[in-house]
Amino acid sequence: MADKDALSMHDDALAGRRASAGPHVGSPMGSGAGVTLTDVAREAGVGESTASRVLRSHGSFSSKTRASVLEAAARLGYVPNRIAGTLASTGSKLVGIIVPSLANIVFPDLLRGANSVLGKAGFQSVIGVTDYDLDGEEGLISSLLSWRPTGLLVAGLEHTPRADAMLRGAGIRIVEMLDTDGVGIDMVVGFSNREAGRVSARHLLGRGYRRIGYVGHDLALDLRAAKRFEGFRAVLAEAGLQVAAEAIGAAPSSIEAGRDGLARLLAQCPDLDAVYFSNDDMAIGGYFLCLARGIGIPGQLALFGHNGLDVARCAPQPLSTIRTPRVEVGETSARLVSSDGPPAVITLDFELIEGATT
Amino acid sequence: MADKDALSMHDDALAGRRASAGPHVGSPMGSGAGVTLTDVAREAGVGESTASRVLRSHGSFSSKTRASVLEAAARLGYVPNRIAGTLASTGSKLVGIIVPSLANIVFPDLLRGANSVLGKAGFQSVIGVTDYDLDGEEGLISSLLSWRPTGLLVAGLEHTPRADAMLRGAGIRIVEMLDTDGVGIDMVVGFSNREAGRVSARHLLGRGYRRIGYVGHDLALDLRAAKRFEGFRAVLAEAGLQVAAEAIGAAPSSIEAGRDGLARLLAQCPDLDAVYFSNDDMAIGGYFLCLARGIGIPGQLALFGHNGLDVARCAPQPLSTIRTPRVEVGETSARLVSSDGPPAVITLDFELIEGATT
DNA sequence: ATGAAAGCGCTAACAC
DNA sequence: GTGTTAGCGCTTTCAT
Repeated sequence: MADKDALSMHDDALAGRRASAGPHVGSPMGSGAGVTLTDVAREAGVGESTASRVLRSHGSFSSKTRASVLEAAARLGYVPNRIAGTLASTGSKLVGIIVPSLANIVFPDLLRGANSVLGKAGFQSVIGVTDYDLDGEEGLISSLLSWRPTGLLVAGLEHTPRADAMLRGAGIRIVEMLDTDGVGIDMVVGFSNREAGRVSARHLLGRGYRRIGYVGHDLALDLRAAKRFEGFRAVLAEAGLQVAAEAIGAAPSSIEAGRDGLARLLAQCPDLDAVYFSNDDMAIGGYFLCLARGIGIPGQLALFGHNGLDVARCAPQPLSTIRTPRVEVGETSARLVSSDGPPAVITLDFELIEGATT
Repeated sequence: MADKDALSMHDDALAGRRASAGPHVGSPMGSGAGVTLTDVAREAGVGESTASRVLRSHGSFSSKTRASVLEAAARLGYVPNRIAGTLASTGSKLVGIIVPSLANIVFPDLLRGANSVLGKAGFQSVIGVTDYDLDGEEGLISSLLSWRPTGLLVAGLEHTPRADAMLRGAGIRIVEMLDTDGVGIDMVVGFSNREAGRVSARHLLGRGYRRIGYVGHDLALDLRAAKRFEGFRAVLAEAGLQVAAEAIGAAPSSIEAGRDGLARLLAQCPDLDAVYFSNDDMAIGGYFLCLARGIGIPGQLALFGHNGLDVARCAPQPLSTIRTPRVEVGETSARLVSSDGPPAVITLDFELIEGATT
């Protein structure tokens, strides 16, 4: 890692850019920062608590005081200090959100749903990315908890024992997302990945496919993908079948991994009639391979994914897949942070999309 | 707001699920929460300040005290309260990140780069999503500032006057990302979108294309896409040309919008030889349309995008596009929050990818 | 090496 | 309707 911090002054070419920018004040006294409620109160000629009430529109005050406080605050460029506010009161208006990755659009979708609901309710999202590492998750949990969030949303049901203990002991609403195949801590919002795998298998069998392969990514890390595959195999087994061949990569899912995985799978077992992919990214990669090789879909080879991404829906042949309610899971989870009531499991439906690839 | 802590026991339906989960303790006394430094100090038989030093490995203390404090903290399940810590000291170890959207993978990429660097440096990311609304951005800025972050990363150079004033007055490091075409406030990390548009145009012209169309999305909101288009047209103009036809949608970019946009464009002007898209999502949509209609690429129609997404790189015919250093911008920006020194502009290179679609 | 004490900026009783 | 006061839990001089 080179010294990226060795930033020298901008060159002449930039001088112009900044002509209108005025002098940069680097000290923490720029303007608003440093102005406290006390300053505002003094400026407005009222007591601190009155100023506080006005600024939070809480309690009573004359419209006259209201005006002067607001005016003083504006004139001084007052920016409330929520750190102090939180310490003095309760509930930080901060919500922690932990996801395994940001590289797969599934999690930004989840975040988007959650953040949009949270924002409207006056919460700020503090995010943590585990990189599919449960120990990393443990660290993030403890770190996020130290900000005394109102609630914590975390993807998945599996945690280290210590993480589990911290979540249970936190005394705040915990929402585990995207998976209902297991035991939750407090609230659980998602769907059964195992069932999604089952549905996928039934669909393929229903269409008459029998020599079915699997292309997956690092199942040791992506537990939900593993559960889907498990459900998938279970249904095949019930039909007296098994997966004819599988190509499981060690990397996270990606289009490239799907393409390469299918290539390996076909090299190893050319006479498959269908392939189940660990998710849509992988499946799109497989689809691209077929396109490139002129493999007929679904005649020569059927493809089935999971998630229902836009790219899969818009392809020349829409991918057969399962649309998962990612945004909705985020939204629902966000709503739950300020709910009371006992622990519960909320199952959101996924939807089988019969595309053109099966 | 109801009492969130009033979590009563789970109902019967859940009893099974929770058999191994033990009783759920909902009060803020679950374990760690509620335990203060004072408790730890007392338990360890030392003063508060000593306990504080040990817990932060700062200052001096005997290894004996160290052991007992650590042990007490562990026994009590102590979770430090960073809210209090921040108030007492300075610098919140919080960094605000504001992006216009999470629906386009570009921004999760940016977040990913930033968050990964920030995490390693002990910072937490607090995110804000503007939905491409500058007024929304203004609100988010003020909201994020109230958490007294160490720095604020924000995508784009354009802000409302009030937002601009808040950023300037915040007294913290501000990093504006992904755009260098304009005047920055403090640090600017990105590249010139205008230049990217120019380079794109030169590439197309260099390949001999002359009847060039444009398919774009809501340029009024996506200012960087507008700047690219501006640079693109400028180069065409220098060559005595102009965009032969354009289809500009009112929605955010998406694969679907690109597909539909190209369809409209071709309906309106069938004899184009190349199309410039506002970004890769749009271009992939166009690519899919060509595939579906059997339009030969690049013979019949050439396609050019922007961003260098995975999906574009892995397509049967890799898309000709410009790879933008999104993750790197995030990483670099994150490094800057804890840097000192004068304002500067850091330009990260984008890269022309000569794919198979031109 | 360790403890006592004074806040950080705000909210929340509680008086007036 | 408004001001006074006592903390929230921690860090930080400053003594010792």
